[in-house]
Amino acid sequence: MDIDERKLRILHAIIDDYIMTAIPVGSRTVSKKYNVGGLSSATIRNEMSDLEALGYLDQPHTSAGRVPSAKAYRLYVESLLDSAPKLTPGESAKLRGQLTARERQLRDLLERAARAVAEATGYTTVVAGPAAREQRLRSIQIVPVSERAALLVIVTDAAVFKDTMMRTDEDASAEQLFYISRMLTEHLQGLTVGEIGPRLKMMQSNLREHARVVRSLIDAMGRIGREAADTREIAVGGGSNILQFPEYSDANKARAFLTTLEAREHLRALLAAGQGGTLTLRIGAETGMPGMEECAMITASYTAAGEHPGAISVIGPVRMRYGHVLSVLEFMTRCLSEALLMSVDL
Amino acid sequence: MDIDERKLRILHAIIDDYIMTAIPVGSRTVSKKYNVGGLSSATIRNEMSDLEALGYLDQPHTSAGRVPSAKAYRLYVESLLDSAPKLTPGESAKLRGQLTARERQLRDLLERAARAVAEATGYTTVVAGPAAREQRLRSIQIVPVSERAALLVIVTDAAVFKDTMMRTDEDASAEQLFYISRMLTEHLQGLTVGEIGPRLKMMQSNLREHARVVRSLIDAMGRIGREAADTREIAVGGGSNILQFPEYSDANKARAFLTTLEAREHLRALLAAGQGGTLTLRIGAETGMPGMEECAMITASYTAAGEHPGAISVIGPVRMRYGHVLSVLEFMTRCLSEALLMSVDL
DNA sequence: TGTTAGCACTCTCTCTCGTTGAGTGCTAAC
DNA sequence: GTTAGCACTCAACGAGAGAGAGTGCTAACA
Repeated sequence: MDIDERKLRILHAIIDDYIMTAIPVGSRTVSKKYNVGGLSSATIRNEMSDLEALGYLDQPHTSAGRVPSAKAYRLYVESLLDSAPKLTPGESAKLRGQLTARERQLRDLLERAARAVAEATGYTTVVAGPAAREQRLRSIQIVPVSERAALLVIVTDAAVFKDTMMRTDEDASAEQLFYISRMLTEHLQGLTVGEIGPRLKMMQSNLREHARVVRSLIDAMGRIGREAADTREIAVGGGSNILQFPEYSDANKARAFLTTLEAREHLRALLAAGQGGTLTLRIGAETGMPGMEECAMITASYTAAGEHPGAISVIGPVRMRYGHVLSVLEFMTRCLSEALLMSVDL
Repeated sequence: MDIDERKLRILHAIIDDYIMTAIPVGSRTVSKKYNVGGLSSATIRNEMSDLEALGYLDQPHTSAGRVPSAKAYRLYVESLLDSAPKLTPGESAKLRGQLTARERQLRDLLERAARAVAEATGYTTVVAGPAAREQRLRSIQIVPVSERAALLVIVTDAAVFKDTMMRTDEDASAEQLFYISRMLTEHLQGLTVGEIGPRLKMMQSNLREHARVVRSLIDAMGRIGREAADTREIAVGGGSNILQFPEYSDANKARAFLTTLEAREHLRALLAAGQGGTLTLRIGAETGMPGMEECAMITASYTAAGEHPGAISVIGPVRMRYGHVLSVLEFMTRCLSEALLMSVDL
């Protein structure tokens, strides 16, 4: 037995209905509310029975309607990929509008993006910034703050400005720090953040006169390098959205969900992992996150300057409005890529 | 009729019990579980009736126990202020430990603090940083990023580093920018962030040779000044904690609460307002926040360098463990003040 | 051979209603 | 002033009836 055109139509109708209502769908509903060739409920019933045998439908209990299975959602999403509905001009204008205000920091940009997507879709959204370690240095500058302390500012090609405090010597003047900064920028430009620390060590002998500054610089870069390995900015939007779905009306489930969302480390690991294609769909346990067993998660990746992929994930109940989410993601990944470029080159 | 020693003891017992259980407290419970002079439940009953008449107790319905009123909590907290229980050494060590890792940015520090307090108390915590506008300039630096763009770094006495991108001219060399930065730092040091913009305008004529850079600098400072007026960093911790309380087992209430928490603008306005004393208690509608009508909110303020007050707020159900919260706040405000000083002077 | 009407059956959901039990207020005695 | 006793109240719990939605199966129809 195979899935034919008619079965597909019925399956789509069931999924559409279930996404809207969260109520198991009966044969009568399909026959009356949806245009599937004017078939009677009895015929639909037979087809639904087949679809269940094929693994596309589940039945909560004998006398209830049918509920789409994970397999069904996957088929559904696949069929949407080609014919993804477009955003209306109004929607896309609104989305873009929430980003255009020039952002001071990467984190602000990501946060705005997360909020915008959460608001547009009605689901929880997580946005991960580009992985820090792979970014390439554009400029490095040591800004004196007090006699003993300076701020280390690192500008990369993906618009990430890392600030770290570092010690300086009492005898390092502003001019000296400026000179060192210029030289370092010249010699280190183009290296990834991860490579700077080791390279600095090699240069150490050429910089004898500023030995102490260079030493604490190496310290600081080592710290940044280590942190950068798995540190990427993470922003969350619309966490409370999950509460509007009956799937999460139970306080304990909702709590588990939100607790996971607050533990950024979890999210980081997750988003770092899902770098495979440009679009990933995870359903239920596949999300690998405690408290999200009844969720689906669509992750789309974007790039800054062609490299440094980041990701946007939309997390909601398994019966998600996939069509709408896909179109929002498609639009937003483009916006983010643009915004990242702009933020460096103004 | 007045409240005497015995009534007070009974009232405390009722509050303590209700805080733990969230179940209206009956006379029998008070008589058996708490040491109030071995009185019988009948006597307690009479006293409770008086306490209700005095406005310290409410009765959900005729045949239920009593529930403390807002007035009662207020009395309770007042009595705790003198005899605030101390944190155990273990607790305070743990709290401090969550802050000591040197923080790169103010935001990180506040976020850690919010998390730490949320974890220690089990309630939602909001931490507001020092108001930006009042902070005093220590150093200003223009860091070239590309030919046309530079990063404006401002260091203040409260450890806030504002980064804003600004345009530069193609003909402004790194040396020139450095020179301008030094001069500005010398002339502007000690001014508040709000004052810098106007002063720059006055200096404009002395800096003819760098007219274009100065102009975009004035632009940028104006932007910062405007933003800084009401912008202060806000960090939230333990938002999901609210879900563990039966008061918020209803998904709609929980959602309203969390939505308010996500709208940072709300919080900002609120925390900016509550700058009266060092300690404020707001109960119910006094919080002035939608979705927090069944909450209490204790706000403690801290200072960085003696000025620039910031605030920590703990938000939970009205039956909050005030004693514990007070002691955590007392400790944490001290920690934060210290950490802020350290982060500038290393 | 595919489609449909009819029917018995299943199971959840809701509503009702009595019962239980905690708690109160009042009265009378200590 | 304190306490025992008692009648009364009211939310919470649970059992049971009934409604309603949905199914699977069978038999008839095109």
